[in-house]
This record gives sequence, C-alpha cells and structure tokens, in this order.
Amino acid sequence: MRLSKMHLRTLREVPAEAEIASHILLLRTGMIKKLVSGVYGFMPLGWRSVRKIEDIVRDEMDKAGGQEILMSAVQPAELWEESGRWTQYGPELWRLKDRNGRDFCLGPTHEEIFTDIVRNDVSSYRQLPMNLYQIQTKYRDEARPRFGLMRSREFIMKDAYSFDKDREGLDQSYNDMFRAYEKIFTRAGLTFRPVEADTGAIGGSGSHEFTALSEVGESEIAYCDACQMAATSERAAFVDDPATSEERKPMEEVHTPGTKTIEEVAGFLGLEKKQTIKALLFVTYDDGGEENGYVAAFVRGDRELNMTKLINLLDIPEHAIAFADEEKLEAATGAVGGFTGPVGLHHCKIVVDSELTGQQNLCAGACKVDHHILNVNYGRDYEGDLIGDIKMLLPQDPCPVCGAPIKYARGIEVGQVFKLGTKYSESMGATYKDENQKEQFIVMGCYGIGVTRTLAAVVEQHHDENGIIWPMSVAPYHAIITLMKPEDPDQKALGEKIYEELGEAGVEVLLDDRKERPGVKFKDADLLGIPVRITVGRDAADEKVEYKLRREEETLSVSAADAIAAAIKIVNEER
RNA sequence: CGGGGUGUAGCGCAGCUUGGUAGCGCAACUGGUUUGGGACCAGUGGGCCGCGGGUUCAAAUCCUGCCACCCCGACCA
Repeated sequence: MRLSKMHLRTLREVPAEAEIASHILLLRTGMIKKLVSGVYGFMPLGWRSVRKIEDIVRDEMDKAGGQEILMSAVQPAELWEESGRWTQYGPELWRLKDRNGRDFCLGPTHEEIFTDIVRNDVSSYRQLPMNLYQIQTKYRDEARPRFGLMRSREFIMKDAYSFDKDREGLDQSYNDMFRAYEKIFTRAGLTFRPVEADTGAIGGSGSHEFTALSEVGESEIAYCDACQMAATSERAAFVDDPATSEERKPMEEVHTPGTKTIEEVAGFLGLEKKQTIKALLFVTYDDGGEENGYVAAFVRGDRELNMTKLINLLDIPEHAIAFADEEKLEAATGAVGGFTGPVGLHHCKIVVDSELTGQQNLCAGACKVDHHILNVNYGRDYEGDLIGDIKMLLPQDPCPVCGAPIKYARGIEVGQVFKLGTKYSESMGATYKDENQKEQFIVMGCYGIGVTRTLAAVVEQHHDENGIIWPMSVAPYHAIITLMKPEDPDQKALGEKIYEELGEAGVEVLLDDRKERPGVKFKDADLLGIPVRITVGRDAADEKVEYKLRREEETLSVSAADAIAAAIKIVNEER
C-alpha cells in the first residue's frame, strides 16, 4: 500500500477525550474513530490489526476442533425468557422492539442462540462432542463506557460453545480451550495470566479469566509467588483463621458514645480490630424492582466484605441488592447505623462469615445508639441464616493454597472460559439420546475472547512516548519503506524495487511516497510503529538504505538486498 | 445512578468575570522559498459559539431547561 493513496489521518495532538495510552494512540494513529460514547469504527490500519487478531483466534480455534459459524446479533426475547435471563440480565441488555411491539435484544453473548441450535440439530450421542464458535459484534449497554476499546458498548468478540455428553467430556473441552487461549494470547504478544474467576450472571461451575497485565486494567487479581494460585480478587478463596478455644464469657453491654467505625470502637475499648464484628446492611429487590427484604452481613472487624461472594451465597442476581438506607432499615429490623450487631436483629436475613463461628468473645454493635456488646459468641448469642466465606482476600493475607503472603496486580480481562454444565440445556431443553436410548442433558461450556479489547491490551503493553511498537503478529503492516525524496529518481526507483520484492515475498509493506518533509514521515513512522523500517535516502544511488527493526534497535546502513533479506527473515520468524 | 468537569472551524484551545455580532495554533487550499526528525513567507476557504426557552435595543458571554462528551465512584457475561 502506498501512503499517498491510503486513507490515513494521524493526529499531532492528544485528543481531549482520551486518557490512557491505548486509547490515545489508537486515536492518534487514526486506527479507530468514535461515533458516540462507547461505539467505535475501524479505519484501514485499525481494521487490519483487528483482522490479524481474528485470524490468530480462528487458526487456534480451528486447530482445537472448533467450527466457525455466524449468528445474528439480533435475538428474540422468547429465548431469553426461556433461559430466565430476560428478567435476570438487567439494564446492560440492549433491548429493542420491532414495529409490532415484539421484544428483541442485541446479543451481549449467545448462550441462548447456540443452545437453541443444538437442541434442534443434536439428538444423538454420536454427534457429540461439538464445538461451535463465531467472531461477531456484541452489544452491552454499559453504565459507563471507558477508555476507548477497553470497555465499549459495541465490541467484537469471539464466543465459542462446547457441547459434551458428560462432565468428563466438558473437562476435556474446557482444557482444550484453555490451552488454545494460552496459544492465542501468546501469539498476540501479550503478557498475561490465567486466573480463577467468578462465574457471575452467566452461571456455571468453573471459570478462568485470561488477564493481560496492565496498570490501567480494570480487573484486580490476587496471586501468589510461592505457588500457582491466581484468582480475581472477588473470587479468591480465604482460609479462615483457626478457631480459638477461649472460655466464653457472659455478654456485657457497654456505653460507647460516638464510636461508629470499627477503628473508633476498637480504639475506645482498647481492643484489636480482629476482636470486633463488622456489620453491613443491604436491601434486596424482586424481579420487578420492588424491595422484598433486608440482609445483614457480618465479617470480622479486620476483614472486608466481598460483595461477589455475598451475592453468590445469597444466590440472587447482582442488581437485586444494594446498600440499605439506614433509617428505613432501623424501623424494620432494629439495626442502628454504626451500632448494628447480630444480637437483637429481626426481620432480616443474617449472613455470617464462616470465620466468625470459630472466634470467641467478640465485640459487636448492640442495635442501640452509642452501645456495643462485649463477649458475643456464635451459637450461644446469635445464629446465621447463611454461613460462608464472604470476605476479600487482600494483599499480605495468607495464600489459601500455600500460606505465603498474597500479592495484587491489575490487568485487562481479554478472555474468559466457563464450565456452564447443564444450566442452559436444562432450562431450554437441550438433550441427546445416549447409548442406552436414555434422554440426557447436553453438558455445555462457553469461551469468550474480546477481540477489540485484546487490540487495546496489545497497544497498552507495546508502546512508548512516541507511539505504538507492534508485535509482528498484530501489526497492521510488517514493514514500511520511507522515501526521503519521492521525486528523486534514484530513491523512487530503489524504493519501488524494495516494495515490489518484499510484496512478492509475502511481506505486508507500506511505501511512504507522500510529498512530505522527512520529519513528518519519521514522526508518523514512529507513531504507527510498523516493526520493520527501511529508509531510502541520500545513498539510494549506491543501492544503500537504512534498516531498523523496531524503535529500540540500532539503525544499520546496509545494501538494499541485505535489507530485503533481513526483512523477509524476521517477518517469517515472527508473523 | 451519585459526584466533578467540559461543549466555540477537522484537531488542540482563547474569548464569557465586565453583553456590542468570533479569534489563535495545527490541519486544508493557492503561490513562492525550503528539503534527513512534525519548515518559512504571503494569501484563501471553513463557525446555527451543543440544543431550546428567557432577559435585553443587542447574547458565545447573563438566567433557565435539556442534551452530549470526559473523569471518579456505583455497576460490569
């Protein structure tokens, strides 16, 4: 491609709307264009990189036994009603009506559609296992689109679904996908980490996220250097402090004026934070959005509540719970803001962190203004409706696997794999006949990769202050030939010759033949970050050029023939 | 959804406090001089000043309602 003919518009200045490197650089290189908040279009260079990622994904998916299909982004509400997600999914589901008032949505994901295909087409164990995937535009009406392609309302996703006879088959399919994902992200040039993840609203029994490490990432992962443990912060399990066997003392109400926070109470009474009980109060909503109950969650004073774990324990959708309005709650349950404890609460579901059941003589709120109770003991003084691990694993806490101190890192979630099990096949009736002519539910898995988010993650990990530094596999072009003076006959001839020969060798090459000053071309070449850079200038008459691989490498003065050979070699090694 | 900020030429911004009918840099176009790291000179074109309502002889500027966009938080298969 000749730059003089290409639709390319680079920006000299940083667009006001962008804050992080990938967003700034994708806009400055003219690779993406914003239409409205969270909706982007791809210009020639941007689209080429998207397709590079798609092709890596296709290649590895096909090798892992997947078959590519393409379903519509428009989905009828009926299927979502069958699975129960039409009401469960919440406002992120982009809903629309046709002219007759019939309900549809733009697919945020396609479990219902793929389950529907398979329940119609699959009837025998002989047809299983099967893996179908598509690369397609997805829609999620995000509350807050952010950072360009990182969190957008329209984005390109690869979604795959596996269909197996049983759990063992699913485990195999899941592992195949897991390995394919490792290859895909490695080929895309990402530094990433697979981490155990929560299954969220999509449901199911097991999941990993593939997280590209980055400070600007929105995912938080807890990991351990001493062993292989790595999990999202909301998923990471916690091993409770060992139960103590202190003698249980009688409860004692104490006057603790103005001590609303754990720090204040502990300080006032001369206790450690771990000797207290922290209360968190929530209101829950039914499907119609009406309030239908209260929840009080209790964790040890030195712990933090993990909302995801709480929601999973309660087994309710994410949007069905919110922090409670204190005054309303007080009338209904006896809770008092800042002085709520598990003793004396009523009309309220009580959720107790498992750790509290083994600890003696703790201090809790008395459900009475300016009062706390000492020596509260689980079993004797209060009980929970639900008991489980509802606390965050924080940095320095002991690793649940090996006990070493936990570390935290941030990252961009570029892919996720789920074991769905029979959640959708049961709700939607997807069955097959086994060898004994018995009807069985198909066991499913689903596997997503955010293609456009992966592009953003690659730029986030591969750039410097002058521009993008593409890995070969994802670069829009492999090489760029810069003509210093395109009107100089020697330069023009040599440039064209190199352009020809590289093209014939299968190298994707740009020829910068624009009538611009050298500085402009160099700045654009830096910004675009095409890996192989060949500059044709004053030594063109002697068939000599400058050759450079990426910005960190040295610039070499070599013959045109050597530059061509070097370019072909490196492109074939790294593509 | 809560808090904060911003909307003026394709991009980046000034003007608004103190109303008088819009300006700078970059980009674009013409001519000339330049030519190895975002050139220079001269000239040209381009604006419903986010949208509506109000105050006023007069509104980019003051009042008011709405909308859009960005950031923090809530939320996020």
